[in-house]
Amino acid sequence: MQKIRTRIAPSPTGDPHVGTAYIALFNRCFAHQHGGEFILRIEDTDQVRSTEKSERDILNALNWLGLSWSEGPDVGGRCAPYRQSERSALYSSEIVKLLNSGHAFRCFCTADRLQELRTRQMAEKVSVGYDGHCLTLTEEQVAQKLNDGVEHVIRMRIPQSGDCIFNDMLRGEIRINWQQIDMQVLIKSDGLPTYHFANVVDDHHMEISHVIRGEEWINSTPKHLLLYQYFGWEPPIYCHMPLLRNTDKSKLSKRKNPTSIGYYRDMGYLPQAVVNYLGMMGWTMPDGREMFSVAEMIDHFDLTRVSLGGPVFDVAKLDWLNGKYIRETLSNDEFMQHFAAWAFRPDKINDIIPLIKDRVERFSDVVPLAGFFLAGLPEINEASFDHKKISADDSKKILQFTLWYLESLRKFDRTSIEASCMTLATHLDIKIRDFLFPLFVAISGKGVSTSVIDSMSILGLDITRARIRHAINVLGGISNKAAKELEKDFRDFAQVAE
RNA sequence: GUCCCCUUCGUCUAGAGGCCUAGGACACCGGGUUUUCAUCCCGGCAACGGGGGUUCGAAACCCCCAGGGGACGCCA
Repeated sequence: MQKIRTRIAPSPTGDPHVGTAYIALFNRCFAHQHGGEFILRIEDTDQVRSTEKSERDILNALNWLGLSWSEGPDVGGRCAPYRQSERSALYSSEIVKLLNSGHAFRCFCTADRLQELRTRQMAEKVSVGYDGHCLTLTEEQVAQKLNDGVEHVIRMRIPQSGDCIFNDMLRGEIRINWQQIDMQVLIKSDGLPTYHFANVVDDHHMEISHVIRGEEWINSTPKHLLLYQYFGWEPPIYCHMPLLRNTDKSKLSKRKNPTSIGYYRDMGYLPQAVVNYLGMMGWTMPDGREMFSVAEMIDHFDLTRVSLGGPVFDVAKLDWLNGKYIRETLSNDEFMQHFAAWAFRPDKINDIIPLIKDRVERFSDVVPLAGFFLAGLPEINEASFDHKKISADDSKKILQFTLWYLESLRKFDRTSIEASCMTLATHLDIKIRDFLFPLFVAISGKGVSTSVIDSMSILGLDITRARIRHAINVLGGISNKAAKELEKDFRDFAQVAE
C-alpha cells in the first residue's frame, strides 16, 4: 500500500487561525495513526497579501500547539522547497504540458470585460462564469498578442456537459455538473499560479495521499480532479471536514469570535487544552472520554467517525476544559513555572517596566497599576464610561472606529496606533484626551492608567480586539442598523484618509 | 439567483434497524461538603426539523419539503 502522507497548507495572509490548527490536527492524527507523514507547505502565491510575519506567526502558533510536521519550510525535506513562492519553475514547466495538450489556454480578457460579463450574467440570472471568449482566438491571434506583450492569464478547459462524480471519505458520492464549473484561472497575470493549480501540482509532487480540508473546498474539487486527469496523475483521496462555526452557525470569523491562536495563548490557555478541545469538534473518543492528549487521540483515531454537522466553537466549554487541565494535570511547581513563563515573558515585561516605574512608590503598587496587563477582560459596566464630554454613544463609536482602524494596520506598533488615534480623533472632531477616554476604560478597566497606546501595543491586537469588543458589549452593543450607519461613516472616512 | 454540503438537548456529542422510557459533557437551576468563594460530590431541566414511504419494528434506510451553512475571485 502507498505510504500515507497528509499536509496542512496555510496561506500566510493573516493571523494564525484556529481553523488551521483544527485541520492540521486531523491531518496529523490520520497520518500518524497509519504510520504516515504529516507535512507543512506554505501557500504564498498571493504576492499582495502574503507576509513573512504571518508565516512566522503561523509556524510558531502550530508549534506552540504541538502540531509538529516532519517536512516543511523550516525543517526541509525531500520534496523541498515547501514554500510555493520558491517553486515557480515547477509550475511553469507543468503549465506548458497543459498548454501543449490543449487542456489550458491563454486568456487576454481585461478585468473590465470580466466585470461587465459578471454583471450581465447576474442581471440575466444565469450562472456566472467565464464565457470562453479567448477560446475562439486563432493560433496567429494568440501569437500576435503574446508578441505585443498583452497581459494575460492561463485558464483551464472544462467539459461542456456531464457530471463530475467523486467520492468523499466522509460524505460518499458527490456529483457536480460540469456546467457549474468555471474555466478556472491557473496562472495569474503576474505569472504565479492560483491556489487550484499550485495545490494540485504540489500535492502530486509531494506525494500527498489524502487531502483532508474544510468543506468550503467541495465545490472546487471537480477542477482539481480534472487537473489530475489532464496530467495523467493519480488523485488523492478527499475528505472534507465540517467548518468550525460562530454561535450563529456561520463560518468561524474574527468579527464574531476570537479566531487567532495567539489570542488563546495570550489569554493563558494551555496548548494541550486548546488542541484537546479542537479534537472534540466533530470527533469523540470511542469511550466518550473528553480529556485526551494528541497521542491518545492518534491511538484511537478513526477519521470516518467524524460527524458532519458544523460544530460551534464554544469558548465556555473550552474554559471548563482548560480549568480542568490546570487543576488536574499541573503540580504546584508546574503551575508556578507555567504561570511565570506566561506572565513574565521578557519582551513584554521589558516594555511594561518603563511605563510603571515612574508611577510606583512601593512594589506593592505594581499589581494595582499593571495588573490589567495580565488580566483577561476588565470588570467594567456602563457607569465606567461616565464622562462629562463623551456620551455612551460617542464611546461606542470611538471604540468601534478604533477597532476597525487598528485591524486594518499592517503593523501593530506604538507609532501606528498613535497615528491611528490621532487621525480618528481629528476626523471625529474630538480632543485626543477625550477620544482616548473610552479606550482607557476598555483596555485598562479605568479612566486613568499607563499610556493606553503603549498598553495596546504591549497587549497586542488579539487582546486589544477582545477588550474593545467587550467594552462595546458592556455599553449595550451596536444594533445592526447602527452598525450599518457606522460602517458607511467609517468607509467614507477611510477613503478620505487614504 | 444557481449549485453543493449538512440537520439528535441552548452548545459539543453518543447512536451502524430492536440494547432508546434516546446516553454523556458544557452551560443553566437546585442540594451537599467548605469559616466565604471556587473546586469537588449529588440531583434536575432539556433534543431525534416536518411530511411521506420501506419494515413485524426506524433517531438510524429511501423520497419530498423546510431550515442552516458553504461555494460561485487573476483570495486561499
